[in-house]
Amino acid sequence: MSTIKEIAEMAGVSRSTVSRVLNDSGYVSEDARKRVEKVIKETDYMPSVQAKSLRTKKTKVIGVIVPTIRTETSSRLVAGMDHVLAASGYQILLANTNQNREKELEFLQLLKVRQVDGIILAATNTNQALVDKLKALDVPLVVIGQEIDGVSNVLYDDYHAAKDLTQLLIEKEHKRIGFIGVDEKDRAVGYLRKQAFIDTMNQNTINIEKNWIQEAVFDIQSGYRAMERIVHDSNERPTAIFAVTDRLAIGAMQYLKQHNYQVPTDMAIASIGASEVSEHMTPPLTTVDYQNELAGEEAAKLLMHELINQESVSKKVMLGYRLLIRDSV
Amino acid sequence: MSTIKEIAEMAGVSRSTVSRVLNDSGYVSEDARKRVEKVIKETDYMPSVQAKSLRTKKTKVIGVIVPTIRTETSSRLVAGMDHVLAASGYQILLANTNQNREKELEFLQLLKVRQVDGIILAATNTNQALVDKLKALDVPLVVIGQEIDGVSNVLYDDYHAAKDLTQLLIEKEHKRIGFIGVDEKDRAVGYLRKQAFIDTMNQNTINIEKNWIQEAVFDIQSGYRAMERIVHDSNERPTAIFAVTDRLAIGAMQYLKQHNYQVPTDMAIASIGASEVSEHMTPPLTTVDYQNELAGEEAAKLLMHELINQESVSKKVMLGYRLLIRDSV
DNA sequence: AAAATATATGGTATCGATCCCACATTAATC
DNA sequence: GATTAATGTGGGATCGATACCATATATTTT
Repeated sequence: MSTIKEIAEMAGVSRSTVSRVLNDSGYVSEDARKRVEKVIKETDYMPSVQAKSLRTKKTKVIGVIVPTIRTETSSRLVAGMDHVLAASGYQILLANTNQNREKELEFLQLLKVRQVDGIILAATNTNQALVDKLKALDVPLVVIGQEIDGVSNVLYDDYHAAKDLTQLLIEKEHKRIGFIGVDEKDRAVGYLRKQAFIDTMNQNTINIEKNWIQEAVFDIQSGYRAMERIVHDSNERPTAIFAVTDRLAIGAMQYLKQHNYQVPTDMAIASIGASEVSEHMTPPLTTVDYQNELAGEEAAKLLMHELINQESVSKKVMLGYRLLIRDSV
Repeated sequence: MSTIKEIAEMAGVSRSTVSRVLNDSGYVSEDARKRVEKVIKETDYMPSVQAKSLRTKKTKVIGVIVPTIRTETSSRLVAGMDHVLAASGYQILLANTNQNREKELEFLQLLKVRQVDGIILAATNTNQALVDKLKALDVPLVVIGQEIDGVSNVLYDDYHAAKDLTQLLIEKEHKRIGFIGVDEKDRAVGYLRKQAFIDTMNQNTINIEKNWIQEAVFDIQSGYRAMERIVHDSNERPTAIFAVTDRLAIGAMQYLKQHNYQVPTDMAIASIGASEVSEHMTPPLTTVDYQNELAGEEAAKLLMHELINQESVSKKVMLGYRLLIRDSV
């Protein structure tokens, strides 16, 4: 791999001139430019990004922190970001926390040390340690999925989406509705969605049966077991289930089928996520499309905007959502 | 952010000594080491990775090129790699080609320029331009999913997996079997799986009906339409379908359900992929588990091995597979 | 006690770019 | 035609680390 010095010598100019050609900056005569470009083409020269970064403090790399890379939600998010970032010549340096909150902090530090030009964090919690770290970081930053004051956010409208979905079940004449949620430390998915469910039930003066409210973790098996508990833990059964993610709903449906409950006649089911297969289940699953890919794009756009304009006012983007009413309700 | 020079001054030693402490190299007195470590802790000093990389030519970054980040296959692969790489302090720089073959070449170049310590390529083809580029690259490299001479490979046993699956359908007394494949330019998924199907059919002297062999692309919709063509394009119907990926099978199943064919009584269906939902379909899908996560891990291990031992002999790892026989056949 | 070796430390060059300033030449303005 | 401004080019310093060599002292070996 050749260096700028060699290119300069071959083209009979100084390194400065080559640098000017490379960056299209300052004055360069047409003649010199052509000679330099010719040599660059002939030698397949590509400037060292390390040297460049050391000098300019820019890396053209964006750090992306996700709680997992296995799920559709995450991969769509990343795909959306990549779509926007690649267009501006940025690449993604991936950091996977495996749902480990400690690691969120570690990676924030690591990415900063790696001099990424910006960070996008798909957050799973809003605890104080995280908030403090984010504010101290001094790197352009966008957080997806959790509202944190003082930093830019791309937010899903968890509360209203969950409310609409609950309302839908109620409008379908359901009076006995179960709920499969997750840890409330996850404010968006755990707390807000549950709160919306509770509020909507209360506003419609519908009783909430405690045994029908179950907490699970983020996988299909866990949804299966939550459904099992709902069926076993009380004498009566609900006629509808609200699961906070598609995977939980899929697990729940699987349990129901195996135990000869008909969906939706014996039990209706609805969830949030709009996973690709939700449409291809039997029956197709009623769900909310959060358009994760769009969320990733929005986050990336926000970040690009901050990078270009150097501004550090934090912005909030509240994303829309679409109710996909299908045969499971 | 402070520099090594400042740390040296604060600790009353030279930059060289600080560097020795940081890298645990050469001779450092206990006394000096302690003073330096104290200052490092107090100032939260972290050495600039750019400067270090510029000097050492090492980045602790591995470039990963994938054809998409949306699918389960890819995200599992990446998850597996991350698992192994993170353990050795490497991070993943992601490059998504969006199924664009040109971009594979571009990204290989870009990653090299970015001085990644190694590259893992989840390849979708084996054309000459790619092979040439790979050989010219001079960066430790592992290719997943396609066999390319002279470079290290982690391979799925596409041929035998497809053979076993075809054989399974035959053993279930099927004599009329359709096939939904993809472009044969993808040697592994397109060509080998099809060839195994054809060979197995021939070996069992079962006639192959041309209209029942359809080519699709990698999504659910495409599987749906391929199934539609199979049903429409001839007077007779097959009694079983082999789809080369789960998503194609899911699409096919959806078509069958909508048109009141019972799976597996009217039409059996089997595929390759072992996607998470395959287990939760109605009926559960018979498929082959390639253990993509393991593949990612193997590829990363192979790469780590090359990096440590500096050796450049190319190795081949042929992965096992598991037939998951479920109710769809 | 001298020679050889191990331990400890610092200084300078270097990696490969960009930035800034000095200087030369050409063009524009009065 | 003199002054100012625009254009073009090169050289040295710099980013922040490591590599290598020189030198000083402590410890072993003969």
